[in-house]
Amino acid sequence: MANKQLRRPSRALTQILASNIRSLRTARNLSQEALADACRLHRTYVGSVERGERNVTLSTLETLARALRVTVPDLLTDRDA
Amino acid sequence: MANKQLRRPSRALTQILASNIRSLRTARNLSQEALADACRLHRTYVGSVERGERNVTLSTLETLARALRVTVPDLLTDRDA
DNA sequence: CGGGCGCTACTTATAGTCTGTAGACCCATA
DNA sequence: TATGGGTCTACAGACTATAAGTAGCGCCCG
Repeated sequence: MANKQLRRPSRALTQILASNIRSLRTARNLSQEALADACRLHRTYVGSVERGERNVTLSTLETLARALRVTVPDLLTDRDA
Repeated sequence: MANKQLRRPSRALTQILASNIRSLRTARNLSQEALADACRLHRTYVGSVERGERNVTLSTLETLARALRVTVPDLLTDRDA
């Protein structure tokens, strides 16, 4: 088992998260920086999450959900489907 | 404000995750080790997740959800409510 | 000019791996 | 009484891979 596989979430899932965050944020007229402050995260970090580049942890999901006033499952649910 | 707060998910959320995983796993007659193998995670690690001790990442949520044949939002949704 | 965002590079904190010990519980055979 | 073998789980460290978090540059656009 030399297989030290890199674990990444599927593109589908990160994209759902990314677009949900972005649409909820803009719907609340927040800049990335304002959202970052509300979460006590860094602006470049939320930017990268919105670009779907991150494998976030549960705690980050929770703080983002709280700042956007939705639940964690909401944040991960595709609204188109 | 030297407030370098430790980031942990809320107890409520980890408990929901923990009990969902445990009940789904036992409903499928899997041991922790069998579930871990199915996810390519370590047995001690899924044990600690089931005890609500972990701040899992999105990729881990996804592999667990896949192995248990539910969606990620399902895994994080309280079924009592 | 100034606000907002993409992106790179970087350090620090922690998610996740792995080995090992121990206890609870089940069945046997005696 | 046991005792031995099997399965399952909790827990303790120590290690490795990667998420969290920061600084700084460039671009766009009003």
